[in-house]
Amino acid sequence: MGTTQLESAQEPKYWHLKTVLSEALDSEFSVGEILPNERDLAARFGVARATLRQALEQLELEGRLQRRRGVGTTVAPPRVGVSVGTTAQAWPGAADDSWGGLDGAEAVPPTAVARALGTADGEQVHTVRRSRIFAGRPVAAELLYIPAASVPGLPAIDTPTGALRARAVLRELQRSTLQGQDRSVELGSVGADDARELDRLPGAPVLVVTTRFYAGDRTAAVSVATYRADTCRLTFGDSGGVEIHQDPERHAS
Amino acid sequence: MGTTQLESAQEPKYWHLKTVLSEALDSEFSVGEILPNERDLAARFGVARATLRQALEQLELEGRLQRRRGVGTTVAPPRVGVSVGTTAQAWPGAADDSWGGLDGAEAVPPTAVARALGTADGEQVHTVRRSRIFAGRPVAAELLYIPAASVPGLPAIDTPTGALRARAVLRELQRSTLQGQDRSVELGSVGADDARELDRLPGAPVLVVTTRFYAGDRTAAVSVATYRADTCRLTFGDSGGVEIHQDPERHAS
DNA sequence: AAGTGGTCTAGACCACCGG
DNA sequence: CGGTGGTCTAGACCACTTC
Repeated sequence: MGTTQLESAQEPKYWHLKTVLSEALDSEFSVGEILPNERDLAARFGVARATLRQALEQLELEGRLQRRRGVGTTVAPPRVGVSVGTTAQAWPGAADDSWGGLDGAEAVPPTAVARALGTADGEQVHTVRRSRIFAGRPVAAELLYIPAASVPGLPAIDTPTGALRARAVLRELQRSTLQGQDRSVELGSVGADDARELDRLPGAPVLVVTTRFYAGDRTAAVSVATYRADTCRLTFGDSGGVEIHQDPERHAS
Repeated sequence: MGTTQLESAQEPKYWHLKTVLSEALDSEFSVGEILPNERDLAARFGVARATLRQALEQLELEGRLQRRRGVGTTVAPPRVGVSVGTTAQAWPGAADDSWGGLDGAEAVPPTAVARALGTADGEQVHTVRRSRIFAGRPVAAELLYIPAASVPGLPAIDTPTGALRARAVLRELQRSTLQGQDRSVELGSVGADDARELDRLPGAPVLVVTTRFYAGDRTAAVSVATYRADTCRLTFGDSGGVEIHQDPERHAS
């Protein structure tokens, strides 16, 4: 029995469902409100739960919904505009309170990073982990790689790991003259490690921002930051910038 | 790629499967090679097809695989680094051969865009559609909004739509002095319209780059570009930049 | 026509959260 | 404990591409 027969040509059910739900979210729900549970929703629309879930997944990907196991599905607030521009915010070691959870250590970087840093394969570098907080919520997890050559004046460190060590490395890095940076953004999925830090399940989509800091013709440090793709909009504005809150789906018609 | 029996606490099957497949891709397959079909793969790993598909979806999201209905699943080439920096490439109207498929028209922009442009609600603006080509493949679809005030010297246009009209608008826009731009990047899913242009199915993940061009304190134009998230890595380098080809999954261990 | 990935179903059980 | 979303199954049919 075809429910709505006139329309849809051969549009997939989950796609049509997503559209219907999206419109309902705009008109009948407010931010933070809890939706009916998946089994009820599926029954109401006359589809299998898996199909309903496919629609919800899309909406979550677009930042419209937030789902939490054991709790329910809620209407998500608009995406947060997070600056990753050439601001003091993003500069490692700069005075800055939007980053937290500092932790330092020493480790062998992935070969791709080692090549960019110009370090020998298997050579240890300083690493600093930190997480970016916005409105009380973690939005990003960053891993900085700093070769020993970039922090020549680093005093003897007695703590092998921890926030103290991280702060010492950052302080010393800041003293060296960072002259510029290359950045790239791509889609990734969060690993088990960062997942906990970002309060998401493994596999959740993230925007991976890879930054190469250079001083002279040398790469002074490499940062790999993973931003929650569902809640973040990365802004690269040179100035404050006007907000253009666009629905991430559909751009023409 | 045998059925390794490593115990995994309570790691989901699809997650473990993804890891196994990922390693197999690195060691036993080369770019462009076709994988066995989903039914065979599922049988080989002793899981349901839906579970196998969940793993493949993740790998496709990370740009490791490419799936085409009616054809099969192939190993994807590394992501393409697409420059969206302050280069002549990205400047609308600049001499530039990486954009194609020009089409111009006049339309009422979405309210969010209209607010940024400072045009009245319901006021028509010039629009230019174009698609970005890289290595023969479409990687992005862009929609430019240009208010009439930004192209005062625009000659009378007899063609209501088409490439000619688009070129005329871009040429005139280029004559005005664009002074800067704000940019933001977020995750979205491609609509039915752009999907065809990007050779993807509707709902495929895209990186939505919203750019506001301004001249003086006025917004001269707004561009909404959707890049294929599976095949693209957006680069913002001020210089050419060193390639850091990082596996988009897992960044620490 | 044969083979591929894409959609959909109707169930089941599990992990997590709250009272 | 009950309710939520997360995982998984074993099937079915469809849309598309290729031969």
